[in-house]
Amino acid sequence: MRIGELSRRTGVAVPTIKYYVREGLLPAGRLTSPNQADYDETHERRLRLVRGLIEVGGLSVSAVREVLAAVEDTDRPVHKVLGSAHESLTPPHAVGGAELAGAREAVAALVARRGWQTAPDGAAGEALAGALATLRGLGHGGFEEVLDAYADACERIATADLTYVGRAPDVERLVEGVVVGTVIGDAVLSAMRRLAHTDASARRYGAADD
Amino acid sequence: MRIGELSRRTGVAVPTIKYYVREGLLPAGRLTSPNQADYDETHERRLRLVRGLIEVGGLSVSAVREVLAAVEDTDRPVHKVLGSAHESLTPPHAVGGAELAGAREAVAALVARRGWQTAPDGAAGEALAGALATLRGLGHGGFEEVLDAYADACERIATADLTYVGRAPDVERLVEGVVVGTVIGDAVLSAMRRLAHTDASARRYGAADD
DNA sequence: CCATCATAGATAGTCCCACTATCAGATAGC
DNA sequence: GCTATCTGATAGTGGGACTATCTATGATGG
Repeated sequence: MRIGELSRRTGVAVPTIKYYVREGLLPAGRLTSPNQADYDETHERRLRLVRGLIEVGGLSVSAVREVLAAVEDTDRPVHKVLGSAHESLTPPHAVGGAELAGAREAVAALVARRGWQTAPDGAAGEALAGALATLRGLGHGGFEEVLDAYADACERIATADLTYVGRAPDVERLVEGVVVGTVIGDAVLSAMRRLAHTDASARRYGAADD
Repeated sequence: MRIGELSRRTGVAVPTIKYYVREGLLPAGRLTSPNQADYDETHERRLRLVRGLIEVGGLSVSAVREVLAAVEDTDRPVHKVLGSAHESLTPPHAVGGAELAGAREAVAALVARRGWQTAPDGAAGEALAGALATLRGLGHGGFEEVLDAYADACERIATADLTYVGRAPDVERLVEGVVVGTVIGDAVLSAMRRLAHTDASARRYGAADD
């Protein structure tokens, strides 16, 4: 198909598609003449993925580029690819402050307590420590008391995610599943948590009138 | 204290503080003379909250303004205040597409199935529907099979959140707890989910070497 | 009392990001 | 031939979050 149809099918403007090609988010079409290029379903699929990551996942263009780079090289061992895809999916949280050291300890303690086989000083652990440090700085350090309930929930979710993702027919789909599951899954989880909040709050504070 | 000390204590640059005052995120200091104003701990607390919402929560300045407006008027019934705080915390997801209708039905079915007392067409429900529609468009509609595992986890988390937040000494703290819990809690949950993923993935795909 | 410093308030500027517009030259398809 | 569409390139736009500069004024310390 030509770029116009690709645009029509995905709802992405033609100049935007060209922009994504320039930015390396999308491979260029196969040139059939100096001013005609052919795009196929892989382009369409990739373009939908890019839009999903940007719109629903809230990723920046450069973050998408990094993630896709990890998806790309399927030569490396699977868990390495997953790992780097995962790392680049975790936004860097440059949160400083006096509380950070204590928060890091809390993270390490949590990881040890749960017996998680993961490095507490990776991107995810740092992000968690940053969030906890912020909570402490806001006088909400007591929030950490419910951390184990969160951990229970996360174990449950991770198991469900793996179950879904494990059904992938090949490595490429597997990695794509991880990316989608992580990014869009975050959005799903966040939205659903709000629904559950509303429900729990309605039960507790009795909003029977509306 | 004067603006310089407020800046030193919070690590926020003086012009940025002024900018926040202009934008209505922070009340102005009490003028003691035409060119001197006095700031107290409430300013410091608010400023830390603003920074947390922006840095860790990833909220925009205008989103912070909306949220704070909801926090502000504590005259209204508690559950209304919580509701509007909550609504303004949910980013609008303008995801269109053919899949949206089906995704909305899936959300409604989920809400009915779980017996949640919440409107499936509120901001959170729409966000969830948008995410599900995106998944469908990416060929990951099968993800919806694990939705109930997510729902289990969310119920657990919501209960924990309510437990924490219910300890607030007054209405203002309660609402602030909801805001912080929702926004920073999202970051906590997202980071922790990644940790759990790494663990689950290590167990499954055996990354004993690193 | 005077030099130096910090401050309020106002306005303008900067930087980055994600697009979007406009062109020139070249087909595609009728 | 004629018109719609395309490639590839460059320049421009609009929004967001600060940041710099300036003036007039007052605080502070020797």
